[in-house]
Amino acid sequence: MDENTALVAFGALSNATRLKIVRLLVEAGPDGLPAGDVAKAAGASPSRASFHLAGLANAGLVTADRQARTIFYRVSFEQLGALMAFVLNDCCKGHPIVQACCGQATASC
Amino acid sequence: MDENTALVAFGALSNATRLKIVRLLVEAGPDGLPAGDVAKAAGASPSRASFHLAGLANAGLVTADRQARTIFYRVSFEQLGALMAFVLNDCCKGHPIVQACCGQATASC
DNA sequence: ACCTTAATTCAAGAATCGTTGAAATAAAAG
DNA sequence: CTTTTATTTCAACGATTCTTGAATTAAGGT
Repeated sequence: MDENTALVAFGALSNATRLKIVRLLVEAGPDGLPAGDVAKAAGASPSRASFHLAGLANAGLVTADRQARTIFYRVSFEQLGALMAFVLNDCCKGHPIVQACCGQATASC
Repeated sequence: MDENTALVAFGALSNATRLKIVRLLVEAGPDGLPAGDVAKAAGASPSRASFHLAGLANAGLVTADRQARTIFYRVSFEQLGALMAFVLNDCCKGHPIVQACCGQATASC
């Protein structure tokens, strides 16, 4: 992941509505969720949800595909993983403290 | 790490100058760098560097301590690690693809 | 064709963020 | 106590982002 992509991704994750959407899509699993369901579950108007989904898609953190009239959004674990790798390896030079936090959930983080 | 802290941290990392500062401080090692050196190395005016350092400090991503007239800034690997853990465990529920990206630098991320 | 549902786009205004340069604080030295 | 150095704070302005509601595109059913 290049730096500019990381900057856009960080920006995308820095908003409460968008972070909530990411979590919803993580919960939703591999089939994803229709935009309308995302809006409802996030407590946002359709246009607001669409705006934020577009931001996440622009950052590569979610993908969209249309099935008939409904557009399904899915989270991109690959891109989230790439962002993690960017922080760990590019930013932190693989620093052991940061590395340790990514091990088991039992780590002291 | 709670959600709000994570939001602030993501916002802090979403700016090119601030990300550059984080990298400088990672390079600088445990002694950190004086604010003036950060400004010079980042190619920013003192007030601009101070503004961005304050943003990073507010997010807990850097710490400051004064030694005589100069203020040394250090990166907080703990907070960066906590942010990684937040993404991995809170947001992604420990999803294996994300987990894999945090392993060795040889991972396919 | 017409209607309905799903979602996006647009425009306007509000809110937040970033930059600049000048002024203020902090600490030490002469 | 004045000066110098290090850094922050402040105010103004420009730029970006967010929200809202109305209009628009997209797709399918009647």
